[in-house]
Amino acid sequence: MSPYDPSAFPPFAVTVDLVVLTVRRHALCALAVRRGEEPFQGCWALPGGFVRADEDLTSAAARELAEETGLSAHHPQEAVRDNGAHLEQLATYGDPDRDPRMRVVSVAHLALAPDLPAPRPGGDARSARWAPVEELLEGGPDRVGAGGEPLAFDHARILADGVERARSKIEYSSLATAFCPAEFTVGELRRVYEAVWGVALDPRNFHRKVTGTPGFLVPVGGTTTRQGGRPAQLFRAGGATLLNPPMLRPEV
Amino acid sequence: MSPYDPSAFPPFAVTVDLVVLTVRRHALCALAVRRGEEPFQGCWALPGGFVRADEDLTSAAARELAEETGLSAHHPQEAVRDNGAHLEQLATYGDPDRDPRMRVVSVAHLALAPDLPAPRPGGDARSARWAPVEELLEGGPDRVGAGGEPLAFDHARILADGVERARSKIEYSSLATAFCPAEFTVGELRRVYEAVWGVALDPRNFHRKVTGTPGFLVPVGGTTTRQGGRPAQLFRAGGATLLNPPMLRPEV
DNA sequence: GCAATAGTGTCTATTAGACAATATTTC
DNA sequence: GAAATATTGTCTAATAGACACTATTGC
Repeated sequence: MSPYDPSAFPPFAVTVDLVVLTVRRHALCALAVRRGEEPFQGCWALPGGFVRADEDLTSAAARELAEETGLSAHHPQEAVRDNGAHLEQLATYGDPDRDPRMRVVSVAHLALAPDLPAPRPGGDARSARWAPVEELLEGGPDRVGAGGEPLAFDHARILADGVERARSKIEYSSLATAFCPAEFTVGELRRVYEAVWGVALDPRNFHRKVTGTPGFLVPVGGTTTRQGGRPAQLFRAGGATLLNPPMLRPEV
Repeated sequence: MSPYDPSAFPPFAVTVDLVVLTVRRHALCALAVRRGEEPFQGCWALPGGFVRADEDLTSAAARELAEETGLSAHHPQEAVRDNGAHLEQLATYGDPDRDPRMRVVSVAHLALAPDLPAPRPGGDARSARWAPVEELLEGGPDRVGAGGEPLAFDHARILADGVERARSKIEYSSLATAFCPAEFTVGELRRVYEAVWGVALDPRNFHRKVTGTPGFLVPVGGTTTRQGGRPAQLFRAGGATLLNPPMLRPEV
């Protein structure tokens, strides 16, 4: 076979699957939908669907994200920061037997969103929920866990890859702000880091670090809000996308 | 359309394209092949080909790599370090019009290899060459440059993404050793960093840094070799894949 | 000898992390 | 006042980067 003969190629289906992460009640949570059909009927899975014939991959991912959450997505290049989520390509999964019905290649995407109202079911009436990632991943892809059944297909692995991407990327980028509302305090940002990494951080050193990193945070007028104690200044995300120096995840 | 109806999906072709990087004569080079057919007949392109019906994506990339270079690939997990190259998935490119003939989704992979003998043409007699990446990327994807024509399809963008991945990944991983033969000196490793980053590094600080990072380098017996001056110790890559602390790319 | 590369030591400015102390709110 | 959070300041050990110096080869 000539390597680019367009008339002789195996047929593939191409889908996008979404790892949508948010921080709720001090825990890193992912969006899961219940499958209405075989295979894996009744199991929880990542949201996703087929890429349409004239749609690019990012658009397909953004469309699925909007269908599941109502969020509009924006690419990292754009400085937009409305109620949109961060969206980036994660990785592609294409083992021949990952879907029992046919050859499906899935281009997984990672979305980071601020805490949202209750998820709304997709148009096809599947139910959806936010679940802590440890609950969805309990014991690895092949465990018989206490928290329910494993995710459908290879979605546990995809979710694990997405979580690891988020954990490492907030070290050297300003991506943690994607988990916050448009205006937020240093303490709220710190609680994001603590939830995503699962560690406790020193509030004083954290404050000095983030406010001292140029381009990370921009003070929003003179302002305060409450969370319990003394009012805190409000910030929004600055223009910097790469943090230098990076935030360091504490040793294990 | 039900989101997982296997009987109604648009047909896609899935390919793998390869960014194969090496360091030759103190320059970061990529493998390019000349296309024998339309479209882009006679243009240079990245090596690649269709994924077969029962082949997973990594296997397809490893097969293409072997066909083009004779290298066997190993996954990062495996500790193998024969004459194999490092191989990892890079990203997936699927714009509807990236191939004028049909809908093609390409799962690009990044391979890092030590300096090799002259590239051998693939079985279909295409010619192949190592070219400095600046030459292949001159002026961006849409330049009319001095060094020839742009790469076919969206391969300039794929190559640029692969180069950036390599440049950033050698900061915090031991991946730079994938550009070296099985046994190498600190000076050879430093010249790899200098070529990939395009900067000059202080040999004394570099030596202290790499030999002081646990798990990065393992001295191979008592040995030396020559490169010009005083003989140097030989090392092989240690088990560590993540470097802590990282190598820091000098400021711009 | 000279040129070249390898390797070690030293100094300084910066920084991460520990933690004291103060400020401003709610109860 | 007590409790909670925010914010600033101080101290110390570790580190990056600059650079002097010595070692060992080929010519």
